[in-house]
Amino acid sequence: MIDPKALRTATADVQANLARRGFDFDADAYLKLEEQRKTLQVETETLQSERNAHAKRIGQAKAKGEDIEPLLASVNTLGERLGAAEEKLKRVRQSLRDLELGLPNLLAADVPDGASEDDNVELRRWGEPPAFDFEPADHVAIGERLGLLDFDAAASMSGARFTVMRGELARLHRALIQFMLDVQTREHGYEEAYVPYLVHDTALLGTGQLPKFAADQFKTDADTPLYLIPTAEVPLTNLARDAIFKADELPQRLTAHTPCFRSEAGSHGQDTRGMIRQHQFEKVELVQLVHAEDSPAALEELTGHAETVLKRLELPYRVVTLCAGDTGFGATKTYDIEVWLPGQGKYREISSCSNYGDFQARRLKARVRSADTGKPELIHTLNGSGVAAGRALVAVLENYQLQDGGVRVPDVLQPFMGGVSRIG
RNA sequence: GGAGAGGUGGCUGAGUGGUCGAAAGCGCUCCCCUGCUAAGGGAGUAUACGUUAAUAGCGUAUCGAGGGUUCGAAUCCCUCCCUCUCCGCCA
Repeated sequence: MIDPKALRTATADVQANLARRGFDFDADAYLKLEEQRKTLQVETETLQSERNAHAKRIGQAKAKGEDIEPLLASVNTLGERLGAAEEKLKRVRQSLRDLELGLPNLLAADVPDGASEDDNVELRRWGEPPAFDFEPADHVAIGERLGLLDFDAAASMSGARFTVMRGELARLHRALIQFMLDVQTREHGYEEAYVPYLVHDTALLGTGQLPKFAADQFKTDADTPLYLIPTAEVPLTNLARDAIFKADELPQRLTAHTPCFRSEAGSHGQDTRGMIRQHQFEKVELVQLVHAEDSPAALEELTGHAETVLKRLELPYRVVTLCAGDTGFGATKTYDIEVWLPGQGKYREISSCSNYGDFQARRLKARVRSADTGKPELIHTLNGSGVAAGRALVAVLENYQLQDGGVRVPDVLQPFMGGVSRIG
């Protein structure tokens, strides 16, 4: 959520900022509701104060054994008036909250203008796309040729957007995950966590997937439904829920390997071939909980942590700054890392690293006690993929493919593969 | 799944309808005393919102969450979430 104070006092600025995303914030409707809220709150609190005073007087009278009938008579309409005021206030508050939960985050000042991914700005490139003296195949052809990637089997048991990996390919996938976790925990100071894959709606509300993106989530059919996590960002960031950290407990760096589940509603027809867009995929996630003033630097750092993985794997990539229109709902600023895929002849997203500012922290009540004032202040949260394992596997297959149909195993993965240096 | 107990402030733990945002202890902060250390004395110590120049006052809310009863609820009733004990089942 955006700071309600900012919504109230800097309404025009908020409106202009959100307009950069192409989001139309109805400021008049908001301010009107806010005005009602104020009036009703004062009215309600006055009546509550009156009720409390009466109740106290009755209590004192009763203690002294005095007759309380006249006092009871004096409050007989108060309860009704208070109830009505409270009811109205509750409704207005709910409307305000609904409105606030639907607002995307304010963009950082240095986010470039633009409407779609075509306007994203390339920041840097690393590595050279490999030159093949044959026509490079895509990962689907490579995997099926090896007999280790089976989309048909997956489709027969689960439908579209699932896959089955077998043998050395499944092992390579696991090796990627182990390698990434080792890099992030041993070299970058992240603490590894094992977390639930099913969470309450409140957890998704805290990180911003709900209420707006309910259609993207898988949900169990129970009396109190649970949601399959779309990313480990959800359980990891929820570790900060209701916390008031001591100043020296930040920053916190957390990582977890989890499966991720996405319904991919609204992406019919996109990336239907292969493993690029699946209902289920594995990812190593990076989350940082930091002091507010440190978050811009932390974003640069976290992005670098994801890049390290690709450098070690010797996979060519580029980093782009997402433009205003392409930046996600809760982010103030996002860098996408795109890896080179020879089979497609283009760079494709393999990691998305975002600074959420206080957007999630406000929903989660994640705070830190200020060293200066001693008062609790909202922390800033960041997250990024470090990196997506399924897509990393695709990148390895396509960049390391050999003319004979085999695939070379990247040097850094061989220790995780029992020394195996090629598949097929 | 069955039976029972319980969720109170940073922690332990009192409080079964009235002046309770909440005893007491621990911890923490500040001050005093003590020639070090240890011990002792005093004061303070939740969060959010509203009002405000104010992180001063004052008001409101919060004792797992949401409803209800009542002039008045931490305390009574209902629903849900969670924890613990015993039994069953189970990787």
